[in-house]
Amino acid sequence: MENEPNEIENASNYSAAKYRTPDGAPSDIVIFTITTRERAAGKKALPERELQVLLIKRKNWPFEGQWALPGGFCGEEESMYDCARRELMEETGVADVHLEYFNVYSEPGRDPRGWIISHAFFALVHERYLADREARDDAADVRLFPIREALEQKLAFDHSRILRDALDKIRESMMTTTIAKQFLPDEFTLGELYQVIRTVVPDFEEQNFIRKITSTRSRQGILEEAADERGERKMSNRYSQRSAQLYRFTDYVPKLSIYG
Amino acid sequence: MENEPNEIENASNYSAAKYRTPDGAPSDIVIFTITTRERAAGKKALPERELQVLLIKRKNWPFEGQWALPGGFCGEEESMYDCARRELMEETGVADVHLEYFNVYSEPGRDPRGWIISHAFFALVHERYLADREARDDAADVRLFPIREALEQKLAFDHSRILRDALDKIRESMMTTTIAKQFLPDEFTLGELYQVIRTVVPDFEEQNFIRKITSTRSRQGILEEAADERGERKMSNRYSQRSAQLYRFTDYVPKLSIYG
DNA sequence: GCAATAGTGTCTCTGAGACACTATGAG
DNA sequence: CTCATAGTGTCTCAGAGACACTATTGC
Repeated sequence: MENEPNEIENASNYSAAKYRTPDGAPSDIVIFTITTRERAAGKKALPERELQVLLIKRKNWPFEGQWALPGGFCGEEESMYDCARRELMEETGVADVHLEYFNVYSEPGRDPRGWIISHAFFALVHERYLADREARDDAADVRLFPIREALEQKLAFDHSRILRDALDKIRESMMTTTIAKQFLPDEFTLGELYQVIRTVVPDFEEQNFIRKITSTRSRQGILEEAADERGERKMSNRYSQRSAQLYRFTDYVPKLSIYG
Repeated sequence: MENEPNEIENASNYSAAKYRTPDGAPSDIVIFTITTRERAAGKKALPERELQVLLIKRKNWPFEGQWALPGGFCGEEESMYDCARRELMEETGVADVHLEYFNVYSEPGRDPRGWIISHAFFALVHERYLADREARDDAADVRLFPIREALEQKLAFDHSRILRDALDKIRESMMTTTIAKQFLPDEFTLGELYQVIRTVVPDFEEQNFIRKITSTRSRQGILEEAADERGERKMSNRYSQRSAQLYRFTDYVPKLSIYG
C-alpha cells in the first residue's frame, strides 16, 4: 500500500504532483558475449574464447567521454522489461536473446542529473548477432571489452558496480541454470560446453567433466544426445580428429537443493 | 548510458523536467512469517506451523477497502532498500530481519494514480517480532493471512501477482539457501528444521532427512552440533520424550551446480 | 503399555574422484 | 611420429534410497 498520500480520497482530487517524484527511471543493460578466435587456420582445435561486455562512450554531460553501459529512459507506455528490450534492439539490433532483470540502483546521488533510479538487466548475446554491428559502427564509440579490461576501468555513474554485480550474477547462473546454451550452437560437443563454462567461471575445474555429465542420472536430464532422422547419433570432428558426440540442451529445469 | 536527452551538453542547461517522469517509485513488501501453535498444553509434540503473510486494508482510493501489501513511496534522500526498511519498521516495528529485493513491477496501468513503478521486497520475520503488534493494532486493518487465503483473494493493484512471485522466490530460496534460519531459534532440532522447510515447500519430502543431513559430507557444512562451554553436546526434549541433538547454522554458504 | 519424536542397522546400487590408459586421424 | 581432443578401464570409498527396527520417557 502506497500510504503517503493519506489525505487523498478519490481520483478527482488526487495529484501525485504534490510529492517530489523521480526525475527518471532508466534501464541499463550489461550485454555479455563470448568471442571465439580460431587458433590456427585449418587446424583442428577448440577456439580461444573470451567473455566480453559491450560499452558505449558517452557523448554528453555527465561523464562525457567515459565508457558506460548502454541503456535509456523508460517511457510511460512501456514496462521496464520492454524498455530494456527496446534499448537492446537499438544498441545491438538483436531481439529474442536472453534478457534478465537483476537489480535496482537507487543510491541518492548516483546520477548528477537528478533523482534517477536505474534498473539493471543483463543480456546474453551470441557473437554471431554482434558481428554485423562491429563492422557497421564507429568502433570508437561502441565496442566490446574483455571483462577484465572493463572491470579495471572507471565507468560512468555507478556502472562499475553494476557490471561487477552482473558478472557475479551470470557466474552463479552459469553454474545453476542452463544459460550456457546462449553462447553455444544448438548442437555442441562436451568440450565446447566445458570451455564455455570455464570462460565465464574460471574457477570451475572438473577433470572428469565428460564422465560425470554422461553418467550421472540426476544431471543427465539437462542434456541429450543429438541424433539425425534415422536415429543415428550425430558426431562432429570439427575440433578434433576423433569425432565427438554432439549434445543439445533439453527443456528440463533442474531443481537444486542444499538439503539433498 | 541514458541517451534520450541528446541535445544536452552540460549541467547548466540540463533539465530532466523536459521529459515525462514517473509519478512515484514505491517499494512494496511481502512480509512472511511462520506461526506456531502448540497442539495441546503440556504435551510433548512439535507445534503446528503455518506460513502467513501480512496484509493491510486500504483506507483510501484506489482499491479502498481491499487488502494490499504494505509499502510506501521512496524519498529522494534514500535508496530503495532504505525505503523498504523504513516501511517495514513502520508497519511491524522490526529492524534487522531478512529483507531482500526481488523484482520491479512497471506494467503500464498497474496503478490508477499514474505512472508508478513498484519495487518488491520480501521480508522474513520471526513470529516473536510480530506478537506485540497483533495485540497493539486494530486487527481489522492489519493482519496475518495464511498463504492460501491470501492467494485466493483479489488484492489491490497487481499485488496478487507480486505475492505469487514472492512465494515462488522464497520457495526456491528455502531449498537453495539457509533462510530457514530466519524462522528458527538459534538452536533447533532437525525435526523442527524439517518442519519449517515443509511449511514453506510442502512438496519437499525426505524420509531419510536426519540420515542425510547428518551423514552427507557436502551438506554437513551448513549445520553444526550445538555444544555448551564444556564441549558437551546440547540436547532438547522439548518436543519429544527422547531428547534430540540441537543444531545451529554455520556461516558456510553452499555453492550449487547442475554440472556436478 | 502408548504416544510422539529421534534416531540406527542393514541392505543394494549408483556415483564421485583419481588417474592412467586407449582412440582418432590429419599433418 | 606428434598433437589435440575425446573418450574408457579400473579402482576405492561415500552416499542414496528403502524400510524395518530400536531408543526415550512422561503419561
